[in-house]
Amino acid sequence: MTKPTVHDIAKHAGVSLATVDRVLNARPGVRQNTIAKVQKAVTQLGYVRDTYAANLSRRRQYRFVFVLPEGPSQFATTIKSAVREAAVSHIVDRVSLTTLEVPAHDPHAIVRLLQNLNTQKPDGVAIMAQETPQIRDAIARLKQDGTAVVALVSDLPNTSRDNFIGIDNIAAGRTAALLMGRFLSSQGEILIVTNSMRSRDSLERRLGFDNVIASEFSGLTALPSVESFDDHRRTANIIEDVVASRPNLVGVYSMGFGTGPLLDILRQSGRLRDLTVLAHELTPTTRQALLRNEIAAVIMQDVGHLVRSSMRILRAICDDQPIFEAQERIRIEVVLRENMPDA
Amino acid sequence: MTKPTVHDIAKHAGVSLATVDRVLNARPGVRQNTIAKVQKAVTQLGYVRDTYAANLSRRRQYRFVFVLPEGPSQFATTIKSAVREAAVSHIVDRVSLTTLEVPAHDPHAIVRLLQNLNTQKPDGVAIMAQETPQIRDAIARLKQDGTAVVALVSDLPNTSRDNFIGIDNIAAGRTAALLMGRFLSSQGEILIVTNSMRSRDSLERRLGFDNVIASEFSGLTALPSVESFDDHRRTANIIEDVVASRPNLVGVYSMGFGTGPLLDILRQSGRLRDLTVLAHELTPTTRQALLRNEIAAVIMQDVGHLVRSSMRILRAICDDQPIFEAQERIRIEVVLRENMPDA
DNA sequence: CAATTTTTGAGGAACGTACCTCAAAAAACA
DNA sequence: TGTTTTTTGAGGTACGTTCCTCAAAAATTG
Repeated sequence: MTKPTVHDIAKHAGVSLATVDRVLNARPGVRQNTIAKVQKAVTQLGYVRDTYAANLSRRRQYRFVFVLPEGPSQFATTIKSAVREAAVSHIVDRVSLTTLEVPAHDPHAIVRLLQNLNTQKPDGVAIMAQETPQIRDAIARLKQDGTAVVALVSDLPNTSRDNFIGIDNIAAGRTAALLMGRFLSSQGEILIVTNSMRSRDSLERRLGFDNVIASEFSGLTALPSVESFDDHRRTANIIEDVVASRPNLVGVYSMGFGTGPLLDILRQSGRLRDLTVLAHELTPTTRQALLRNEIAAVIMQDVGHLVRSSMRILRAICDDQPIFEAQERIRIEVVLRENMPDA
Repeated sequence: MTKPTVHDIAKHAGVSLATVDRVLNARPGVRQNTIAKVQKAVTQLGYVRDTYAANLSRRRQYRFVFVLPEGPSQFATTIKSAVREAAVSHIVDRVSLTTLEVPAHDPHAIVRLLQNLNTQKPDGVAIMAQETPQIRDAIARLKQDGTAVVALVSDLPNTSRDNFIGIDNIAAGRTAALLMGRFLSSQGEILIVTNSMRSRDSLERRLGFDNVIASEFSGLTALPSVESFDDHRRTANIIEDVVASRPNLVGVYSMGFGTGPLLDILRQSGRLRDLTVLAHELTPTTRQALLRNEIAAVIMQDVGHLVRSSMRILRAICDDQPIFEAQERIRIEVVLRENMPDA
């Protein structure tokens, strides 16, 4: 009734421990026939390798690197601190974590950095970046060197990344639209703001949002996206214009970073109280705004979960073990003032 | 730079391995002085015990028992299957799980069962039950025998349970009210249905709900709770009465189990489409209803997380190790048609 | 001071796995 | 057939910890 060990399968298969070991670790010099015998014993006894004992024996250390956008974005900061937290508390066993920050909009810098990474051969890399041809190449090279690669937050679907860890942004946009539509019984226009529509996340969110608004809330009109490009002054002007010229504005959807400045502008316009505002990601700013009823809801992904998931998935890829999907699925969370997780 | 081991602290403290071991495992026969020396070395080197190696050495096996209400409740069924799933996939290491089902409303049966448990001395028990004096006693006895005890889903605050794993139900009620208020711009009455107000969860949810409705949505009136007591016929009559006699009914809040029958009744009354319905827990029924736009939103807790958390927390208690709160906090999740996790 | 008790050290075996070496057995070749 | 090559077995050491024994050293007692 106790869990079978390598000794048990050796006995059961009628071979020596050394042979079992050779088969289990795919070492050469074993006849097909014997391999089959061992594998049969493994399945018959339901043997599962004790990875902790194995890692103990081979002194395994997983070296993982998180590549994150540098700069003052509150969301990225949250991720960085989650990585730090994961690094000190040893929730995930035998991993050493490094964080590297790269200029968000300089694909060459990212590539250079990934090249450097290549030389130190980490076991796994989690990358949060926009997809460009250069990045595709760099990831391909990492993979060739046997490094596990996962895309974080933003998927890199046309690369050889092993996995994507984040939410379905089309569904997130649809969720925002559904909330917006249900909160606003009246007719009117919706302002949509993001940092840049060149980012895949914003595109997908917009897609999902429009889809639901168009098909279910005919009274509402989603205005063209306003892109801030991190330029507050310029953005302020545009938004002030929109607010002034559109008396029928009833909602605002902030799809990307920069909800703080946006709220400032709206506050100054004096219209904030009459608008239903939805934003992404729970940050100190959006948290405050929720508490003040300035934002109706925030759509978020649990950043701690994101990071822990990355680590577990990277490790699973390294050991090529199965991923426990149910545990790793990142949820699209809807946060209202009353179900806000504490900081 | 590599992680210190017992050997390192032995060397650093100038004592033998045996002494270090005695100190670390609180075995007797060591002078205060030497204990201090070892502890100093531990903190200086930042030693953390490798629990996997330790468990390997002492062949530790954690035997945990889940005590769950028997019967056809969809929510309890979901938990049971989550436990089963956790038991087969060895996400949490070295634990063997057993599930015991007890009649939900027979405190004596639960107590008898817990007594029996006592004799086999499991390492930890997770209990989902209502608090009664008998249960208080039974839990006290378990604790006395050194068993770790956590309350699942429903807290047992006046017992000696080590921990509660579930959501804050007052906050859940408040969240429901906030959603209801925002979805309903009109005035009207809200029907509130639950299985039994004797359950602490329902009481707390109602409390939170009323609180927010009263203070923020003066146009809305929450009607007295209708208790179904698992008696569909009787409940159908009451609800039909309410629906017929209250033309101003605009919303329904299903606080506990039995959303399926409730929806049937409302469907038959022909009023379902005009009502904003909120319910708890994502089950096949509520999932269907969300897809059909019959339910506006579901408030849920991630059952898989609940179970995995229980296991991790029970283990942490057994080893008296710290609990990583950020990972274990159960979220109050708001699920709309568009952000529904797949089954 | 010796006798007793307490504390400490040295060493080994074990947990389940990995990985190494060397020799023996079996299979394939000539 | 003998020779070469491939496959297998036996045994050991290690990982970091626990837990055991036995003897030696130190502290405490009379």
